[in-house]
Amino acid sequence: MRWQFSNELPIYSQLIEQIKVGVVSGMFPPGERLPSVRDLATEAGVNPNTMQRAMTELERDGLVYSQRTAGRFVTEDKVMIENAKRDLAQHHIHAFLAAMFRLGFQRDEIASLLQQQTQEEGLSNVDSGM
Amino acid sequence: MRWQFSNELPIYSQLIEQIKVGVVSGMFPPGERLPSVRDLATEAGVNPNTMQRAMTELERDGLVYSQRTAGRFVTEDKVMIENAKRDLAQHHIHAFLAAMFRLGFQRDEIASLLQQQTQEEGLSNVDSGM
DNA sequence: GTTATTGTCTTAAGCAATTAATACAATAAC
DNA sequence: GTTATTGTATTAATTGCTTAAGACAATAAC
Repeated sequence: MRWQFSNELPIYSQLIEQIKVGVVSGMFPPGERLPSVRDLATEAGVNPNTMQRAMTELERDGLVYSQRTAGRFVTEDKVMIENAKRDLAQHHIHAFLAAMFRLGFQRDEIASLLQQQTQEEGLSNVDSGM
Repeated sequence: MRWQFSNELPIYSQLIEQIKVGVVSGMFPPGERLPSVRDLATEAGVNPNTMQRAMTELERDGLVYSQRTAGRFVTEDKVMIENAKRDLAQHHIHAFLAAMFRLGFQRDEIASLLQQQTQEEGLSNVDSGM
């Protein structure tokens, strides 16, 4: 997994985001065991507590669960994962449209801008950079 | 102007964002005089230094300029404003698409989701809430 | 020319959140 | 039963943001 952080948001919340994306995108399949908090922390280059904090919140959401000393696992509930994916998408869509409206764009302008961009972006569909 | 802040980002950077949107959306027309730093700060409910910090950065970008004691003004350079608007839009578009691709959506799925959403959102075009 | 307004700068203090260090608890593995 | 691994909890240090108070400089307004 490729970890990268900006300094615009707390690291722990960026961890939450990235792990969540990993789950809903299928990079971490349902039921799969995650590396230990310590290993993940080392891999991501953060303090174990920071990773732990992210995990705690993901657990609250139900996307992962921990088994005392056996480790931590992705939920097997595929519906929940689908819902999480849908919610994330909805959030992005809504925020995006709101931002564009605030800038003064109309619906049709947004659509045409998007079409241009998707065409350019089209070839590198898999690795979207960012 | 309606000021509102989340606790996800520093207030000063939210100020920058909101003022910038005010300029590129035409709420603050080119050449218009802005209220004084002290007044804006009072209006937004922040410390004058925080508002000053935002203004300093906006000035670096060139969107506003200050005239010693006469006050601070929106740039008259309409091209610059247009460019800023285009850049903001590009940024939102790129970030949005990248996020959706990361979630595992394909181009056509994104398009159809967006169309659904714009139809729902359509009626309240002006005040996009958020 | 005096005054009030405005932008600017400096210093410091307070506060909240994040990160770090370390210790503890439970249990799987052997 | 011992050990190593894991999740968890506690406490402390650090960091950055915000606010505060105040002074200075320039000039528009009168």
